[in-house]
Amino acid sequence: MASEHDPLSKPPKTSRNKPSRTTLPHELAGIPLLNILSGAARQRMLQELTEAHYGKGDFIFREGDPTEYFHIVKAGTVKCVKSTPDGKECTLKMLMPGDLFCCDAAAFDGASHPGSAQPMGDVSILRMSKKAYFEMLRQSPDAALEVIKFLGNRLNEAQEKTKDLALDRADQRLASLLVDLATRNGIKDPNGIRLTMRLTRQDMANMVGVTTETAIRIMSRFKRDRLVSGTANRLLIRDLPGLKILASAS
Amino acid sequence: MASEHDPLSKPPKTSRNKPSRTTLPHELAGIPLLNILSGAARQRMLQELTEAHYGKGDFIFREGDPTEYFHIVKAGTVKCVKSTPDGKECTLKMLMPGDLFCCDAAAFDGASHPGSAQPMGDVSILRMSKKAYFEMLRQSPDAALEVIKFLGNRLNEAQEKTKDLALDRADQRLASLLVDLATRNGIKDPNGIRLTMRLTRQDMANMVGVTTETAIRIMSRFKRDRLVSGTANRLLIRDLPGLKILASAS
DNA sequence: TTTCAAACATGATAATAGTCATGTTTTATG
DNA sequence: CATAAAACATGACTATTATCATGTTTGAAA
Repeated sequence: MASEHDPLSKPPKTSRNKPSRTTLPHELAGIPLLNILSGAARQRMLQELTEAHYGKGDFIFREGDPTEYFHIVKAGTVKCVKSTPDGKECTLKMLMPGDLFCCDAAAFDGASHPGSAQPMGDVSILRMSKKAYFEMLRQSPDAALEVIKFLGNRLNEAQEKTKDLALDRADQRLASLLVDLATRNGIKDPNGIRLTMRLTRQDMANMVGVTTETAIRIMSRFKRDRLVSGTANRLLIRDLPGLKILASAS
Repeated sequence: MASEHDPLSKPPKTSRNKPSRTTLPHELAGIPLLNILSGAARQRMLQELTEAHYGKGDFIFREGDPTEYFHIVKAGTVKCVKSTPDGKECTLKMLMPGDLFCCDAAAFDGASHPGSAQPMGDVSILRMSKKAYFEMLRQSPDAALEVIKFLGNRLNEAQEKTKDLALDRADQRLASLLVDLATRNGIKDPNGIRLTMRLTRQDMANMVGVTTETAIRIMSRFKRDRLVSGTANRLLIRDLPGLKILASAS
C-alpha cells in the first residue's frame, strides 16, 4: 500500500563480468527500448531514468493529471483505466514488464492524462522527464523507431478490441480474454494453464465491457462446462481449445 | 469507380512566387508531415511520394494484404474497416486530408494489414515505399516525432472509442458521433449544421457498433425530437447542444 | 482462529439491442 | 425521365445484458 517516489539515485551497479562499459544491469535486460540503444545513448538514458514503486490501491497517475513523465514498466502489472463520473470503469490494457506508457500523451504538449494507471499488486516503474524523453527521441532514431513500433502495436490492439466490443457477444469476449491471458501470462499446471496474476470477476468484467454480475454468470457457465476452474487467486484454464472455439464462434 | 495507380511523376510545379526552392506545392500545404520537414529532407520526401486515386467501391488495401506502403490522405475521406467472416463490419476511423495511415502496420516487418481501407467517394492518396518511409524516419527526427504524435492521438481516440462502446448506450454513441462529425466536418446552414460527407444510416451503424436497423430507429427518434433531419446526402444537425446532452447523459 | 469485507453466486425482472419480415422513399444511372 | 437498386422505415418477436436483491463462500488481517 506504500506509495513511494523513490528515485533510485543511480542504476544499480549490478553490471556482470562483461567487459563492455555499456552492459545493461541484468534486471533491465528485458526492456526492448534499452536494449536497442547503444553506447553513449544508452548511458544517457540510464542516467535520466529514475525508479518508483507502487502498491495495491495506489495510482501511478490519475485521469486528468498533467503529463510529466514517460514511463516503462520494470516489474509487475499495470492496468490502464478510464472511468465515468458515476463510477463505472473500463480497463483498456494490462501493461507488462518492458511495456512503455505515456509515450503518446506526453507528446501532446500541455495535455493531461486521458486515463489513469494503477498497479495490480506491487510494481516497479522506470520513468523519465518529458524533456529528456523528447531529447532521446531526437538524438536516437532507433529509440524513435522503437516507440513508433510500440505505439503501432498498441493501436492495432486497441482497434482489435474495438472490433470485438462492436461485434462479439459478452461470452465470446470473455473467452477471448482468457485465451489471451493464458497464452501470454499462463504457466503450465497438471490440469491446464494457471494465470499468474490475481484476477477477479470484476477485473474481467472491466476488461471486456460487461457488468460484474454478467462476468460472474458467464464464468459460472464456463466452470460448469469444464472450460475453467478456480477464482481470482488461482484461476485455471482447463480447456484452451474449447475457449478458442467459443471466442470465434460465428 | 476507376482504380488507378497513377504515379504523378513529379510533384506539380505549382510553386507560388515564394523564393525558397523548397516551397510546398500549394495543394500539399495542408499536410502536417510535409510542413514539418525542411530543405533537403522535404525534397527527398517529395521525390519518394507517388499519388494514387480511388473511387467508390475500390479498396486502397484489404485486410490481410501485405503492407507495402506508408500512406497519406491528400484529398477525400478514407474509412478504416475491420470485418468478420460472416460479413459484419466495423468502421474504426474516418481519415481526412493530412492524416497518415499504415505508419504503424508498416513498422511491423512482414506483417499484413489488420484492416482494410476504403474511399468514401473519390479520394487521392500519397504514398511511399516502406523502405523510403523508414529511411525518412531515421534521417529526420522531426518526421519521427510527428509520426509518434499522430500515432499517439490515434491511440487515444481508439481508447476513447473503446470506453464508449463498453459503457455507453447505442443512442449515446450515435449522438456522440453526430456531435463529432458536426464539429469537425460540418458547415453552417440556416437551420443548423450540414455534414459535408455522404453518410448513410448503415455507415453510422458501422461506426458506433450497432445494426443498421437500430441506427435507423435511433435516427428516426432523433428526427422526431428535432435533433437532426435529412438522410445520407443531406444530413442536418438541428440541435447540437441537445445531442451533446444526450451523448453524455448519465 | 475469528471475523469482516471482498468476492462469488443466482434469481427475478427490466432495459436494450438484434433479427426477420415487409413496405415505402430516395437516389443513381442508363 | 424511367427504373432498378439503395436507403430508409417500422412492426413483431427474440436474444442478450443490465439492474436490483439476496445469500453464500473465500480470504486477508486482527
